[in-house]
Amino acid sequence: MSRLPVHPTRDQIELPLVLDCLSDPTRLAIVCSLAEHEEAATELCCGDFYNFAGKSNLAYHFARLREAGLVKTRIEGTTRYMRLRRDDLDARFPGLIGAVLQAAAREAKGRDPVS
Amino acid sequence: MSRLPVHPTRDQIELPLVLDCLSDPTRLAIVCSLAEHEEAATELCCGDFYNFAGKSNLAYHFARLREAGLVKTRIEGTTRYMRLRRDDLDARFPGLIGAVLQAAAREAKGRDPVS
DNA sequence: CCCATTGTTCAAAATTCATTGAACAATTGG
DNA sequence: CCAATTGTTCAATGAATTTTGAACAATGGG
Repeated sequence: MSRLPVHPTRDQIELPLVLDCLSDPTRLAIVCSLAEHEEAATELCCGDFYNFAGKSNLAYHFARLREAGLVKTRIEGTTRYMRLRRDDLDARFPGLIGAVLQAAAREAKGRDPVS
Repeated sequence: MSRLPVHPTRDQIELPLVLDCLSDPTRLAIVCSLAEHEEAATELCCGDFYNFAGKSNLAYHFARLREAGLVKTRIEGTTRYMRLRRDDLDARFPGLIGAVLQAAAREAKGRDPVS
């Protein structure tokens, strides 16, 4: 693709941007998915989220996630693999991302009539 | 004043609203101040935040904080005392508000309306 | 009762955000 | 080289947020 994506360094990550990213349902869902697959060691690319939103809308959300420092993009060929920058986030804001993920899981559970 | 403010119950508090509230710098500063004065057992009213924003803008932000379940308003005479709903937040989203407050403290914004 | 204090409410303006489709760029495979 | 795949970028649109000032309401003191 055009230019390689720019990521903030660990100490350039700013709290309001992070929280703003997480306050959007689409982006929160993306982050949750990335967190789940982080353990499974499977990498996710943009195309894996086409059921979340349209293609160009996804690019917009991923750009915001990248610029906020939540997500790291690795380019391989024409696909871009995303991963949660959990270590950087934990170092900068200890416990924050974990608490958000846990809260999101709890809310999803409360809305799920099956579980 | 007109009508008494409406607050969501503990289990009506929703994560995206909470995060959206906290992602705004003005509201985050308000929440941080409330958290600090929570230990000091001093109550804060709207007027204590006049250096954060204009009067009617503050009313807007406080309304959002109330509706999101972050803040409880107690009316006494013509003044309204605000306090952080920390117990409810901790019960609903364990560790979340603490992590956010710690993260915000790290970003050192030192705007205390009282001290 | 009068009036200052404390905040809310309303409407308007300014700003920002999310979403869409079309065009574009880069890489891979045949 | 040609075509398909994968995403980005751009412009436009509509929606939601933030901000401001003026008017309003409720309380308490003199």
